[in-house]
Amino acid sequence: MFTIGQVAKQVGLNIGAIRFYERKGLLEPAVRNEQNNRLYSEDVIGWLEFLKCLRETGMSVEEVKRYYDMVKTGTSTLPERTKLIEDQKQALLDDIEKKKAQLVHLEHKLERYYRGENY
Amino acid sequence: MFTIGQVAKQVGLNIGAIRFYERKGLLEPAVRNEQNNRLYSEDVIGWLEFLKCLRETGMSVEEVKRYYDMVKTGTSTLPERTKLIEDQKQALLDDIEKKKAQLVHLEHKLERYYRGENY
DNA sequence: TGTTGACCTACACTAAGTGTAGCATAGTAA
DNA sequence: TTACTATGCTACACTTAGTGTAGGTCAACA
Repeated sequence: MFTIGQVAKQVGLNIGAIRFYERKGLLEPAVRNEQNNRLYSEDVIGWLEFLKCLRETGMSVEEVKRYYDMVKTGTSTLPERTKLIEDQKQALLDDIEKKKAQLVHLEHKLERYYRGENY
Repeated sequence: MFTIGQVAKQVGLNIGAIRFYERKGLLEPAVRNEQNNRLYSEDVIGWLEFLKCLRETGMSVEEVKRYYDMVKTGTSTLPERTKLIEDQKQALLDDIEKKKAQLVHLEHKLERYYRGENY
């Protein structure tokens, strides 16, 4: 079992963010030790890593909670979960395309700057 | 000259966001007509489009303001502005790479779901 | 005449955390 | 033993980048 500090370091999340996710129901209330400190298993670390990935792909905390609730419900939600991840994948693909277009925009601006233009 | 509604529509920004940017100093206080309504020139629309691009590449409002202040200062700031845009370009490239990695992560998850696995 | 529609200001609210104050406790160092 | 440091706890304030709402003005149209 790991302390919240160890988990935060390993997953790359702020301690406060982990507590925040717990409050929001994206994480079961952690088991506590004698000193009331939260303790986490490997499983939770795995979930936190995926949760972090989902968040970074632009999924809202609320959507992640929906997903998490479905996971807890069991295999009956597999089709719906699959759909959710597929949609997120599409959103991510769209986002990547958009960023590439913005990259072109920045490069245009840089070319003008390299030619000494002021705008 | 265009009204705030026309500008918002053309640039793809919320009216409130435009007023917010003005308050934050990313836009000169707009010229007003008799009815105290804001009026914008083509120039402002051009700047708003680039500002929107910068924001979407992940530049903070504060950084955009720094950039805008430099533009107003004149050509003496060209090197610093170039640097700022170059850094932003690099940040964007990094972001795109990160998103691609997350895409792989989502695809792995989907493959498992397609095989009927629950996690 | 009245009722849209677009604009105005000021203020409240939101999301997703981050930071801080004030406290407890455990382990180490003198 | 005492003191200090590290890590954890809760509760609450603050931040960013807006969005939404209330209450008001004004011009144009039926």
